Amino acid sequence: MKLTSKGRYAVMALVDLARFDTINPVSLRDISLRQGISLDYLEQIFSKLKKNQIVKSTRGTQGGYILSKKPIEIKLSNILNAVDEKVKTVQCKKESKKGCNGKATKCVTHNLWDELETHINTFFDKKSLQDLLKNNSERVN
Amino acid sequence: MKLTSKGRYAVMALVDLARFDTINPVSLRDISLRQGISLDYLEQIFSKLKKNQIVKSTRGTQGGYILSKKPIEIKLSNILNAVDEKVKTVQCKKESKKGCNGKATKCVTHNLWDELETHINTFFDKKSLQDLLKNNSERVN
DNA sequence: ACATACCTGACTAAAATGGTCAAGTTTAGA
DNA sequence: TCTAAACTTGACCATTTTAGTCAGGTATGT
Repeated sequence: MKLTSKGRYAVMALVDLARFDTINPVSLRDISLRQGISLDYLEQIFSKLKKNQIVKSTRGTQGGYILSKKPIEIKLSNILNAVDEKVKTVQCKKESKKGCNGKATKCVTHNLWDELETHINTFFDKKSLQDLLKNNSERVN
Repeated sequence: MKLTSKGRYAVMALVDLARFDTINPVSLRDISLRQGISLDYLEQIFSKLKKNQIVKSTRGTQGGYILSKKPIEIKLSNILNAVDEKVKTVQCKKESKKGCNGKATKCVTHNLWDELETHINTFFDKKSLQDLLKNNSERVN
C-alpha cells in the first residue's frame, strides 16, 4: 500500500500555481525550477489537470497556466482523481473461485476495503488547496 | 495510490483461521482451498505473520497454524504491518533540490501526507479481527 | 521570424506485485 | 521405522506500474 509521487507532484505544483498566478499565467518552467520537478513530467501532469478543468492554459510567450477555480473550491480529491491517483481497492476476482462473487457471499474483506476507500476519500474531499496555502504562507513575491 | 492484494490475502486468511482454529491447528492447505489463494503464496505470507507473533505453528502431520492472541487483540494494523503493507508516504528527496529538506522549509505536501498516514493508520488501529468475524458470521462448522 | 511555452505520443529503466518452483526439515501416525 | 502431511526457506520470474525521458510538434506575443 503506497502513496505515489505523481499525486504529490500535482498537489505541489498546484500550490505553487495558487501562490503565483493571481494575474499572469505561470509557466511550467518556473514551477519546474521552484519545485524541482522535471518539466517533461509536469507537462504530462498538467495535461490531465487541464482535461479535468482544474487549470486553464495560455499558449505562446508569456503563456502558462492559471487555476480554473478559486483555491477553496479545488479539493484534493479533484486533483488526485485528475491524475489517476484515486484510491483503488483491489478487485475481488470476477470468477469467484471460493470467496467473493459480489452476490450473496461477499469475501470477508470486501466491506472492509470499501470502508477504507470511503475513509480516505472523505479526507481528501475535506481538504482544499486553500487549506494547504495557509500552512505554507512564506510567500516569495 | 493502490491497496494491494497481499494485505487483503493476509486478512482473509486470518479471518479464516480465526473461524476454524479453536482447538486444532489449521493447515495452509485448507485455507488455500477455502479462500482460493495459492498455497505457495500463503506460505510466504504466514512466514511473516509468524515472525510478527501473530500466529504460531505446529509442524508435522496434523500440524498447522493457530492465532497467537484472541481475535479482538489482533488489530488490522498489526496484520498489515507484518506483511509489509504499511502505508508508505513517498519520501521527499534527501538531497533537497528545491523543496523539502526536512529542515526549515518542508515541502508543502509534507504535512499533508503525514496527516493522511495518520488518518489511515487510525482506521486500521481501531479494527480488530473480531470486528470482521461479526460481519461474516455464516459459520461452516 | 523567432523565442517561449504549451501539446502529444512514444519510449524506457527500475521497482513492485503476485506469484511459482525447488529443496529442504519436522513430526504424527501406521 | 517409514512415510506422508505440513511447515520452512530461498531463489526465481512474468507482468504491471512508476517515474520519468525524448522527440517532435503547434500556437502566439513581441
